Amino acid sequence: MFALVDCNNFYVSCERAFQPALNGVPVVVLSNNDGCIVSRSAEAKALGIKMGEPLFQVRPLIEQHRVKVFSSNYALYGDMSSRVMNYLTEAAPEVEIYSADEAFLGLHGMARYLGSLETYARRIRAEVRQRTHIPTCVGIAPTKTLAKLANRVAKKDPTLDGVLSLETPEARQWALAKVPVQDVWGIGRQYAIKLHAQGIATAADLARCSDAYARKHLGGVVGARLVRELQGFPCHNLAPSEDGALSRQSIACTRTFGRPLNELADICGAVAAFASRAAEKLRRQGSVAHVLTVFISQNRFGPAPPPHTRSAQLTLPTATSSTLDLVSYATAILNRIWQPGQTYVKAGVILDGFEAAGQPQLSLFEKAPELTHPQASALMQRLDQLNARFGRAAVQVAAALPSQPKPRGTKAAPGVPWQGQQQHRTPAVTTSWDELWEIG
DNA sequence: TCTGGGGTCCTAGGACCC
DNA sequence: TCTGGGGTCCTAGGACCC
Repeated sequence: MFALVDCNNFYVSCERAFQPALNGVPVVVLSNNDGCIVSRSAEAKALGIKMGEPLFQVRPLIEQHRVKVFSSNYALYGDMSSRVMNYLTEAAPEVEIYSADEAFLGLHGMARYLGSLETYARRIRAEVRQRTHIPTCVGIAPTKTLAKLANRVAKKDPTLDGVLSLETPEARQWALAKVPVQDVWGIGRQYAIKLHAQGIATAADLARCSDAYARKHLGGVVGARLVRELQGFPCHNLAPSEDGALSRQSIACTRTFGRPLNELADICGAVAAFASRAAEKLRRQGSVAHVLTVFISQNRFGPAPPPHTRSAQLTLPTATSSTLDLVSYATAILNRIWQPGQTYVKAGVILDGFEAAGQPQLSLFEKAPELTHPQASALMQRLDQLNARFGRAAVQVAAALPSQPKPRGTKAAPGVPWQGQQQHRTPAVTTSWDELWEIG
C-alpha cells in the first residue's frame, strides 16, 4: 500500500501559516516576475481564477473581490517544505519526496502493526497541521496512481475530512467512477481531448481499456502502465529519498528578465549568475556535470514566428561542479548563440550528465581524467560556506555582477538589469536574519 | 505596458559499429 | 525481383507532472 500526502494550495498555505488574517479570504501567489497565478486559495478558485493565468488578465477580478496577492517567496516555501518532509520521514518507514508539497509513503505490510491505515493517515494529517499549520490530504491505495486518485477525491469531497483509503475493490470502483478522466495522474490536455472524443470520460472507463489501446493512444508503455495501475496492479515502486532531499538528473536555472535586453554584457551577466546558481545546486547534491546547455529566448507572444529560442549544448572535457568552470563555459556558449540587434526576454542554463563528485566513471580504454584541482574544490567549499552564512550571492563571480554604470549623461536603468519583479513579496521570516519577525 | 520555473520519461530516427 | 541483423549513442521532440 502507498499513501500520498499532499499539501493543499501549498504556497498560499505557507503565507497563511504566518498571517492568520489570510484565512477565509481569497489569496493567490504569483510566479517569478509576478507573471502568472501559481497557487490559489479555495476562495480564489471559487471566484474563477485559474491556475497559470497571467496576472494582468485577472486583475479586474482581483481588484473587485479584494483578493490578496503575493509574489512567490521560495526561501519560505522551501523551508516549510523541509519541515513537512522531515516530519513525514520520522513518521513513516519509507518516504519518497515527490515534490515540494507531496510525498509518497510506503506502507507495505504496515496494516498489521498500525491497525487501520486510515486512522494512521488521520494522525499524520493532524501532526503536520499542528507542527507547520499546513493543511494536507491523504490518499491510500495499492498503487501510486490510485493513491493520487484517492487524494484527489479526498480533496474534493468535504465529507471525507481529508482522507480516503482505497484498500478494497469496492472502494476503488466507487472512486474511479467519480473522477473525470482528465484528472487522472498522467492524463494531460492532449490525451484528455483524445479520450473524450472516443467516449472515455471517467477514470473507471479508462481502467476498462485494453493494454493494446493504452499502448496505441497513450504514449506506449507509459499508457499501458497507467491503465494497469488504475486496475490495482502496481507498476511504479517507491523511490525512497535519501536524507530527505531530492537528487536530480538535471539541474536548470532559467529566468525571464525584468525587462527585455539586447546588450550582450547584460545577458552575459544573467547567464553567469544562472550558471553560478546551477553550480551551487549541483554541489549541494554532491554531483559533477558533464553536459552544459545554454539558451536565450525572444518574446514568444510577439509577432515574430517561431523559433523564439536559440540554444547550444556542450559536452565538457571533464565533469565539473566548479562555478568558475561552468561560468566560463556558459558565457562561451552564449557568445556563440547571441545575435546582435535581437531582443531577448529570457535565458537559462541547464546541467546534465551527472556523476558522483570525486568518483568519475572511467570508460574502458579512456585515459583517467585529470583530478580536480584540490585548490579549486576548496575554493568552492569556501564560497558555499560564505554564501550560506551571509546570504545567497554574498560572494559571486564578477561576471555575474551588473555591468558598470554607463557614462554620465546617459541614463542607466537602476538595479540588476535582468532581475525580475517582486512587488508583493512577504519577508523570509524563517530563513533570513534580516527578515525575522519582530515581536514586542 | 504585463504571459513561470522547474523537472520526468519515452520514442523515433540517424550515425556508426561489428 | 532479391539487398542481414543486431547493437549503441546521440539528438530532437512530445507528453506529462508540480
